[in-house]
Amino acid sequence: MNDKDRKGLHSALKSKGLRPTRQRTCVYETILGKKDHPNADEILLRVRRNLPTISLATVYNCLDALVDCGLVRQVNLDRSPSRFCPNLTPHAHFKCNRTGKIHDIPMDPKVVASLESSLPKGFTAENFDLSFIGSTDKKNHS
Amino acid sequence: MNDKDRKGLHSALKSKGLRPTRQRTCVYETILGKKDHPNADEILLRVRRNLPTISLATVYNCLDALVDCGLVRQVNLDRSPSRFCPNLTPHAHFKCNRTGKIHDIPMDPKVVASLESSLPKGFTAENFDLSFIGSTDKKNHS
DNA sequence: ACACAAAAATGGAATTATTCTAATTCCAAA
DNA sequence: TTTGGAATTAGAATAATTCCATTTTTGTGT
Ligand SMILES: [Mn+2]
Ligand SMILES: [Mn+2]
Ligand SMILES: [Zn+2]
Ligand SMILES: [Zn+2]
Repeated sequence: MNDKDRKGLHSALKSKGLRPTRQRTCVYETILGKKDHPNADEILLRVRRNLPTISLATVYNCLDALVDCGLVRQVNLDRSPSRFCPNLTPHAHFKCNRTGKIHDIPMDPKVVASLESSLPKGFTAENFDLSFIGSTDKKNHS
Repeated sequence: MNDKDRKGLHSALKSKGLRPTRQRTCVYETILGKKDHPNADEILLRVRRNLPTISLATVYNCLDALVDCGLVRQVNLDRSPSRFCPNLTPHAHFKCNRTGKIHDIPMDPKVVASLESSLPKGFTAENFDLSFIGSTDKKNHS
């Protein structure tokens, strides 16, 4: 984790009155390290390589703190376990039904604007979620 | 339930080799009757007014059959219990965080097209899900 | 009508992601 | 260095959904 990320973590936590504990730092580091939308179980496995005694409850606590601070996005597709994503830019998710992989799809501000403006009068969105299901060709099987 | 709906139910079920049982018919009728995106528990309550002995397992079985036949859409928002919607036209969902109500948001084919075309080369979507969270003004508190 | 087989419904147990609880440990400030 | 609140922990609890074994219903052929 670089200095900017560490700085961002500390200030975002502080702004909510939370402390940058070893566990929170390591969970955040882990999510930044591999942008593949892991779920809590997978994050537990990865974090335990550095903090072998961390518990699943703590992983959930840390994830909740990071989400509440806006450092991480919680991604819910269908009814599968929540996944976590460090990409804070407006983007959609694409789940390939052949590989099971989740891909980030960057969203053009134009498209975002057209989405928001498609809301009828009287509706004010403060957030949206967009996901696709489909298949990817061989190039995206990374 | 009108004749067209009953016809659609029977043919959609038949096309999957399923039978239009009393339970399936009643669950479908219930979902058509009030387009408020009920979950399985709420559907159980409503269906029991006509079929007092139906079980929750059967409601889930029926919902699965109806979804598999394409007669009903399963709507998952965050990690709350699945909701069910008879609106088969392309539409998004809007959850009002003041009232908790779910609203259908019709989607202009232009916007749908711009969504699909925002996918990078190599990604082919066969489906998408779009939901908003926000607030509605008094007019939409129906 | 009757018998049979397949499909469906049923109740309850099992599963599983997540949250809760109560006990312990950590840590920043006094 | 004490200490009080914050955080972590293990395990129990919760709740939506699925599974399983049994019973009921239904369609078909006699
Ligand atoms: Mn939270
Ligand atoms: Mn299904
Ligand atoms: Zn993402
Ligand atoms: Zn709907």
